[in-house]
Amino acid sequence: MGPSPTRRTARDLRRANRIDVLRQLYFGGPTSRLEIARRTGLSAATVTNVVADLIADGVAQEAGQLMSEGGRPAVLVRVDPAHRAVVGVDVGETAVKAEVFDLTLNALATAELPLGGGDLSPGRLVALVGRAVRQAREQAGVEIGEVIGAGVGVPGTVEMDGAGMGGADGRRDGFVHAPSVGWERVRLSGLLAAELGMDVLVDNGAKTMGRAEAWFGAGRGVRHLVVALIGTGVGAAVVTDGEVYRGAGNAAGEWGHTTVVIDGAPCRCGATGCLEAYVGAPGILARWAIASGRDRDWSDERRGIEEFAAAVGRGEHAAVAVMDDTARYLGVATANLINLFDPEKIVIGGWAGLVLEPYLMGPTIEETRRHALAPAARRVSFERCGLGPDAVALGAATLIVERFLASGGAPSN
Amino acid sequence: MGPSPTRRTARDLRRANRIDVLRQLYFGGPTSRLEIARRTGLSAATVTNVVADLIADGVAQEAGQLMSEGGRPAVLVRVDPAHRAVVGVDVGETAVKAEVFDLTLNALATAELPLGGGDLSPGRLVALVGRAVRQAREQAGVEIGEVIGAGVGVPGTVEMDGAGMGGADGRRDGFVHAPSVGWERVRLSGLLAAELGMDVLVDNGAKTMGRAEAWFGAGRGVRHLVVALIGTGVGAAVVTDGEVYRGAGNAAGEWGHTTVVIDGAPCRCGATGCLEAYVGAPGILARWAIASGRDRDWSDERRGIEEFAAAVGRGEHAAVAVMDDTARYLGVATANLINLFDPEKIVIGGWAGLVLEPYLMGPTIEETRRHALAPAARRVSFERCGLGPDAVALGAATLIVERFLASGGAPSN
DNA sequence: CCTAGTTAATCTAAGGCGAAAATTAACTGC
DNA sequence: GCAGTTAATTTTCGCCTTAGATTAACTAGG
Repeated sequence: MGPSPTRRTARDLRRANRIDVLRQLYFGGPTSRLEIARRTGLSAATVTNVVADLIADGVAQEAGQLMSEGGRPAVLVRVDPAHRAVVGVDVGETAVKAEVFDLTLNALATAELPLGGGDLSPGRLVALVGRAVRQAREQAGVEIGEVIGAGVGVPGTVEMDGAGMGGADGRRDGFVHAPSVGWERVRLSGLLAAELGMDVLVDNGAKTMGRAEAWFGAGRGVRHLVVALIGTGVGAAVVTDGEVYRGAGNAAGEWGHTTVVIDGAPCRCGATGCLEAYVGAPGILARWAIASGRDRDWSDERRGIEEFAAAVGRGEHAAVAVMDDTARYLGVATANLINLFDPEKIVIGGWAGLVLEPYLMGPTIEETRRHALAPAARRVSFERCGLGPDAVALGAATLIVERFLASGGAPSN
Repeated sequence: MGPSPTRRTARDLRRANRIDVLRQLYFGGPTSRLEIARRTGLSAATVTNVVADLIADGVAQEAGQLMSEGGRPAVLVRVDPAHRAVVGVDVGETAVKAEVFDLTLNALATAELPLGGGDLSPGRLVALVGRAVRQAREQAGVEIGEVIGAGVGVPGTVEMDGAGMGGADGRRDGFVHAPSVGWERVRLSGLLAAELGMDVLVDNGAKTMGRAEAWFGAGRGVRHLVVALIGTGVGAAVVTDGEVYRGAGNAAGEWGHTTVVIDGAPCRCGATGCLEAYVGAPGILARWAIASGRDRDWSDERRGIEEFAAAVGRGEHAAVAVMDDTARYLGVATANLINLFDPEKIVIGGWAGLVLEPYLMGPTIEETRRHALAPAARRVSFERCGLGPDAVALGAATLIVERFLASGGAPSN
């Protein structure tokens, strides 16, 4: 409610308009100057000036012309993809993947390194990420100086103290908690920045995936959406006005640990009755084991879920019953999301979610509509996630690009 | 992700600074010009100019001096409370309350009219609100021309189509749904604007109450909070960055209809197992009736809840057991709120919530901490609502004031 | 009483910015 | 080859903020 911290002097006005123009170029693709003027509401003269600055700084470039419609043909302007590069890192449960992108987030090169067994100390992870990023960078032929920064998606929660957390101003940074590997308040971004020699922004992997969907996937052009991710764990990224909802300390959206059954099954988080305990991959497999009376060994969860999906496809009673229950739990939990967040769209993703989606989507939607209030339920649509389960690195890279855009293309460089 | 629609030309810069200064004056109370400069980051010269404008327009006024600390004494500037008046209306389940406030939202006069029985057509309600507002206005001695507008809080849901819904730009308007009285898509704001002869903004009563708490109650200075309201119905207002979270169509925050028990008790919304069915006043009384084996007549819910509270106070077994269960349901549902929204603070309100709070707060918090994830649960604090159950009209009035502030004090008038 | 010191507020350039209007550029179509 | 049209740039102009100087209003100490 206090005064907004942006835009005071006339110089900031210029910067704000530069940001508007740059955003339009980035998300609107190649555009003529006059079209930019129409879309941003700025005058053609201002757009000319701002675009000239952007081109002089190397951020934008002219790219072809539009056919004339009876007058001077429009010259298209776009962001120069080769101006700078961006790194995205996906720290998964079993491997680290580093990806180098151009400025428009086309992938240039990828490197994946297994985590291996044993203790995962921050130091070992940092070294591993460093190796992966270096490999990818060399493969892409990108010098370190060309890289704006690296976004990193991690499986743990990334806590940020509310103060300097805001989105666009870029001071996003926090502590990583990952109880499964014994991490507590690890300042990963600092360690990685030193190792990589570039700016680093760290966020939760589910949230970066949500960002990727919002920018390039099923969420394009949608202001309010929820990306529901079902894998080993269960999570959600709530996107509001194009930004991931973070709450006071970036712990919002922990959908997997909302309670669906009071005094229900124990969850690895320590509580009972969490959604994750029922519809996370281990939860589904455990219920299938009980229902089918067979105690199989699922050391490989992914194969387990695929077998389960196949069993459902064959119409095996036990598997179908387990799937029905899964849809009911998911439907109730999804209805809660709708009642609380009122999104326009729900995107289903996560590796298990994608495997099971053909059998899961329909019944889940039905159950959802039974539990969500009418106006919101009527409005919402469901969609399969558009980018596949590998979008964590891409989403992490968007963190860097967003900061780049919010700075107006780092005019100070 | 598109370009922001505000601030283009140098003239808008002035308006933006005017808004900043006005906001500082409104929320920061009487302030010297130099202090305003420090807090807004503007130069002293600009503040002098802007404040001169505000005083010339009658929005602000000088109000006393600060003792000198060795130099020229600082002259305090504040918003002139008498510059304009604001109306707030609380359309309740049994009565309509109209309240006239000065610009700083001190109450000047109140008028309450019972709804009476029988059919509540939009026309009858509009006429009733008109009478109440006129009464309050006359009692306060306020001419219609002095009133900026009227904010109205209604018990139903107020649907807004995402498009022109944004907060600060003021075009907030929507359709009222109130199934209990047979209303569907009623454009109440238009009808009321015609009846009252002033601008009208309508919103859900729980949401306006949340606004009141955020501005003047337990949520002052807190960026992320949830106001949980327990009365006949159960609802929540989620406040993020000082603004009520609305989602795509203003249907967010329907906490009362999140499912806490799968295949649970039927709710008046048509679904089953809703939180409201358990911890709304009728739900509590129904459970008490079953537990105590006595089927009493609770035509007056409020008396019923008071009797129930007394029974708990006396330690009656059945009542205590029902209260324990209530706390468990509430705790689970509150933990879900925390996991999804990660607020700094949870404010408990609503008439039933306030009556039961002495017995309810402790156990609910305990149960909440059992179910919420550690980082968020550690951060959150609980508080009893600070304004009492009558804050709906006040919160509705803040809708109008917010628009006034966002316009920079309507300089075009 | 008077003067130096201090803080508040205002006044006075000076420079930057964007909008509107005029101008130039680059086409099409007859 | 000339009118018509659309795109982009240049020119002119008014507005805004800031920095710095100035004025205002006080305190404190001799």
